[in-house]
Amino acid sequence: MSKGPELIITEKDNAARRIADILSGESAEAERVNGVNVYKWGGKRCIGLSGHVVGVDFPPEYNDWRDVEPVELIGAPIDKHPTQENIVAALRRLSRNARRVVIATDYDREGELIGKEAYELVREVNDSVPVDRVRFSSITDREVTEAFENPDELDFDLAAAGEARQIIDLVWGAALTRFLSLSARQLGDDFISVGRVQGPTLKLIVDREREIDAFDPEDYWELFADLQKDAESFEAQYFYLDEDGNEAERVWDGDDAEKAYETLRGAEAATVTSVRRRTRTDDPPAPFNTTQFIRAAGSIGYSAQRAMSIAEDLYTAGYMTYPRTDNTVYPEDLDPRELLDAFTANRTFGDDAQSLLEREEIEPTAGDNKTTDHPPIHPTGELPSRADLTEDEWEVYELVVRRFFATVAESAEWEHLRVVADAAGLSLKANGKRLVKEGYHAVYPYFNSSESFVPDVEEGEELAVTDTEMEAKQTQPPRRYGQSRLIETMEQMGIGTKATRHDVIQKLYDRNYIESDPPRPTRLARAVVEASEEFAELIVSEEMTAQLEADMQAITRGEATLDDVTEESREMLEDVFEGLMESGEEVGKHLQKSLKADKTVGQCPESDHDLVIRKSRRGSYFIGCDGYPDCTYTLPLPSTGKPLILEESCEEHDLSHVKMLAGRKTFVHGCPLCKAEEADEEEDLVIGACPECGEEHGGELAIKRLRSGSRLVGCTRYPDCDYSLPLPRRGDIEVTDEDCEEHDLPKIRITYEDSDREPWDLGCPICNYREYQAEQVDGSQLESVTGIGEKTAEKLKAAGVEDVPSLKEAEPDALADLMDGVGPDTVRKWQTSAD
DNA sequence: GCAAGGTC
Repeated sequence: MSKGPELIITEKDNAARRIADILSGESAEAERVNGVNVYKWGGKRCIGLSGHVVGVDFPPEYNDWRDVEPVELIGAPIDKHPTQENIVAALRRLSRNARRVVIATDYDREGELIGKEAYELVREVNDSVPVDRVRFSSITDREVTEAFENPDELDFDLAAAGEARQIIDLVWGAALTRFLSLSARQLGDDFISVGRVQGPTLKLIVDREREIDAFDPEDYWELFADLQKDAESFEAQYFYLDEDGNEAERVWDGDDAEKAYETLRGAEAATVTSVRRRTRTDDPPAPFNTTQFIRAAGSIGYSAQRAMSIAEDLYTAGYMTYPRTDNTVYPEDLDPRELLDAFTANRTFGDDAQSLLEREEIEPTAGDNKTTDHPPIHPTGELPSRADLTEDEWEVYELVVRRFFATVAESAEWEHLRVVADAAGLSLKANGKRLVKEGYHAVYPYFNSSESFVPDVEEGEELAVTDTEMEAKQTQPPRRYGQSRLIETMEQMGIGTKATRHDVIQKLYDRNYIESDPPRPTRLARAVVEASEEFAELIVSEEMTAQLEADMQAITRGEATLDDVTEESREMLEDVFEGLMESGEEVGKHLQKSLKADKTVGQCPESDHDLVIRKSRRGSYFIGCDGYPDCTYTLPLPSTGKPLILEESCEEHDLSHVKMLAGRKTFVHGCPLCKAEEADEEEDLVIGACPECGEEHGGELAIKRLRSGSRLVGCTRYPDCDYSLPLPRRGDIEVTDEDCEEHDLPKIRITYEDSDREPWDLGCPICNYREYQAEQVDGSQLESVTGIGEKTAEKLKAAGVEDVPSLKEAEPDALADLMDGVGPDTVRKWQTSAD
């Protein structure tokens, strides 16, 4: 019998550390095995995986898209191979002589599969060690201790359900993706993908766009009157009873509206015919799960992707709980008073926490999803100081704290007052609401709690009509899905998971299927959905997931096997391919046409081809003639952002306007030909002699605008003399009267006409460039490397790496070993990007 | 180089 350690395996490092702390009574110590954290105490070791450390894929001989027919993938074998080599190696090393192994991965289906993958890795090197499974839904003293006192066995059926999903997703996704990409000859980075989750999500967006396109607006009118009691005036709206006896405000006939308005205008007073008061309780919201968190963060301006990334950072830093959860019910272990106590001394939250603690009984709200995965998102008792966080991080942190506050706060109360009055036979109504008890709104200001005023009036009272108005309106098409609405809808449809839904949306952006925010589908997206609807309907239908869920349930219950389910699915895909292969050429043409339409700006003014958006080898965008190389006509595009073709076009040149998408710096470029002509008209402005060739050849320095839109100070003898100085990309350049004594050049000032940014006195362009270069020597600073921020730089310094040169010299594995949460690959990435 | 699912 081996005397080796007992090995505990968790799904992630963070969980490993916390479980080790609980089980060891905080005595566990961290050591590094193969660059992976291992927590050690007594005869025990605890290691965290990084989710799936093995992946499924086809064998390498199926890698070449052109050599293998997509249909062949349906029956191709599927391998499992390590994707996190260092973790797998560490796991093998530790399990070789383990006396017992305990799988402590997350308590959900995917966690069971990850546990089974770990189990198989253990078995490869140790065929006799006993392997147990523990399950707990939150990492608290009580739950963890209890789980380890009552170990269970791995549920192989549940894991097999997860494996079936892996296989089906791979086979359908890979075969169809390759088919569509090959048919449209899109083989580079711009392949055309479909999948069980991205398919229906994309169809959701495309369907909404179809509704918008098909929408036929209808005219209607609404009538309003200002009523006055004493000095208080309020607005009331005209309504009538429709055929069904329901109240209606919209008047659909113009003549009717005009007639009613005539009457209303003639009325001098209105008599109150009914007054109704009622109080409504407004209960505080449920705890955050991922979807609701993303939604709330969205309402304060964060994209789903950004919100999750900040949440991830706050979680890793220990300030809030795990951000990926379906659960909206706090675990019993959570003591709201204790958690509130942690906030009482805080400058921002102290008063609110104190006032909440004054409640006699604290009963947190609960949502509808009680799951075993993780607790709802809430702050931990460990508080950051405001200076520890960036502004965005703080804003998101505050949201999470305040949501927790709201869930333990009192209900609010509203008083609604509805008044109906009669003016010359026309009915008018006004709805007022007053917040009579602030309740949770006092600690959670993210919901709208604005009041609308209607004075206290009584039945029979006469009110003066002080003003009347008729508004002509039109019915509006349905609104596009925003990112958070999309994620909510995906959740309702049962597609994707809490951890992947935001990634799926990002993927649609990456594939050029959607653009802008709220996302709009491209022509390509429409074509992909159309082709799928015709030949592979299941891949754009939520039914595929519903069916898969049912099959997985069956496997979990032991009523079906993995083979049954995957075999049936493969047969269905075979059928799909029969239809698809017959029409491959047609599908390809349709996709290609859409791809081209997404890029076309208009007609080339010098040939009868189209002008399309192209990307240069260096990665910058420009507009070029599709007839290249016969026609070499080009137009420049700004170098910041990704071009988006707008619907509106230039009246003079009949070219589409272009918008440059660059996050917050997004701007409309307009007609590319107009822009190019403007740039050509600007004459180079001479500001002095060229220091390089001025004396000898009379070269002069001038402010020049390049066709790319960038500006510089350059020699007029270019290209014979290439002396140049850079100028900032943004802002208007102003040449001042003041001269630089040293270089005899005028000082330059940059002004920002379209923003409130303060002007920037750049000064003499030569002095400015010298200063700039002096700063650049500090490219030796670690922070100048992409991926290294302030905190990482500190960690690197602690590991003995002071600057970029020493980072480049470092041995990746050795350095990774010295740094928490940094792998050798990351170090290599830094090294290459430092070049 | 394909998917979706973990995690960073």
